[in-house]
Amino acid sequence: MARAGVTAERLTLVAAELADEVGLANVTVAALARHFGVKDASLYFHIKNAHDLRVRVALLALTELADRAAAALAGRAGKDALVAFANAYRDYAKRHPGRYAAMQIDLDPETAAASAGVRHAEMTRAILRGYRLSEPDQTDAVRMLHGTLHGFVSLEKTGGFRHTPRATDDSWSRTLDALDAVLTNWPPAQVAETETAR
Amino acid sequence: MARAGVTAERLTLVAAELADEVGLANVTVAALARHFGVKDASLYFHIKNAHDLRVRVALLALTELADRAAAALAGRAGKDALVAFANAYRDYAKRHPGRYAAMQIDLDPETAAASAGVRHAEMTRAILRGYRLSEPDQTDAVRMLHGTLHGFVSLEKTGGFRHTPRATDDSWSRTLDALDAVLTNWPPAQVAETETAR
DNA sequence: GTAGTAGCCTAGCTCTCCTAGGCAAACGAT
DNA sequence: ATCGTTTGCCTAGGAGAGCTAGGCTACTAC
Repeated sequence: MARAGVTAERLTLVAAELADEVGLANVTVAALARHFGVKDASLYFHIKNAHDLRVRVALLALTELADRAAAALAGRAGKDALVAFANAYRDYAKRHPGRYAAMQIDLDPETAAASAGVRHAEMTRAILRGYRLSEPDQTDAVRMLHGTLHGFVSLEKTGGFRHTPRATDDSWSRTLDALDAVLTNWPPAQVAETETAR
Repeated sequence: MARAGVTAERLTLVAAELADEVGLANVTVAALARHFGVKDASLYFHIKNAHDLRVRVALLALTELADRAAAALAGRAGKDALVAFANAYRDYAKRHPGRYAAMQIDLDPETAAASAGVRHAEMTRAILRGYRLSEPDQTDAVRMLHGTLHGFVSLEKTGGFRHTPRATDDSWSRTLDALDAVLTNWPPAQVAETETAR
């Protein structure tokens, strides 16, 4: 009875690969155990429960993406940085749909604060430094930027753009142009704040 | 043995309400059956399977949202229309998190084509008519707009903005200002198209 | 070498999804 | 009114997922 040598790290990595292949929803404790030639009950020695497993995948993905984004960002500024960051983001989501899906599960505040998610926020702010925005505009721009990237990639993945023939690559490129334009010329606050709700 | 009077419509509606209360993932066939005081097996007379149930919720949500957006859009144009549409979208997502989540599951092409999703696309295009964009810019703008709204709302819901104190309502308002600005002054195509990748 | 811990096991419970086959209530036609 | 026929619900049961309790064994530290 040789030991399989399962660790939480290996478990997480295989779970992430499995997620990319068959979808996050199909990453079950049982499937993972089969993959390691081990009984499912044995995995509970390494992970707390199925949700914990997914959270670990999410944290792995956040770190991986932060690393890639940081690499893409190195030595760039302005629109160049924006495009590099955005492409790293979209690229990762396309290459690793399961991990990207895991990134969307909401972590509890402490976990989120300790995650690589903060690096994402820092990098986004760093990009915006090239556009010379001061608070609170900067926060608003961070949120819009992050939202736009995520929204575009997310809709592209779920086939939301399928109905129109135009290549999504081109729309992506133009969306980045538009983001650059609006960040360069960030509009001043209109009328009253907090007056948006119907 | 009085009959419970279950129909696919009532089933879908209760499932949608349940989804808003306890999350889409917890909308199980068994829970739904309990809600109707009926055995779970009985529901398979009305729905094909659990996935079919979720799809029905998604279609319901798409229709409901399209109705609200259409009402909000009535008699408005330009930025006014943009803001009304966007607020209807965000409002619905906040009020009906479960239904909104259901809207994100990807439908197969035929189902999607027959859904109220096409009304969403039409309305988005209608809004853009006020900004006088011609193809293919219009398609790009539709995608960016849709992506930005979805992305912002989605990140807000999963707590992605939690770490910064600024009110999301204000960021939302400024994001709409920014969208209006960039649509008003849509930047011309930069350099070469399809040159975005890595 | 022996104690303790780490890693895996079996057994077994609950829950969900889903199929097969049965029975009774509602309804339409005679 | 009654006699099918359909419609709506039932029981029974299997497969698979999540998880717990408790036991055995291999490694590790001393």
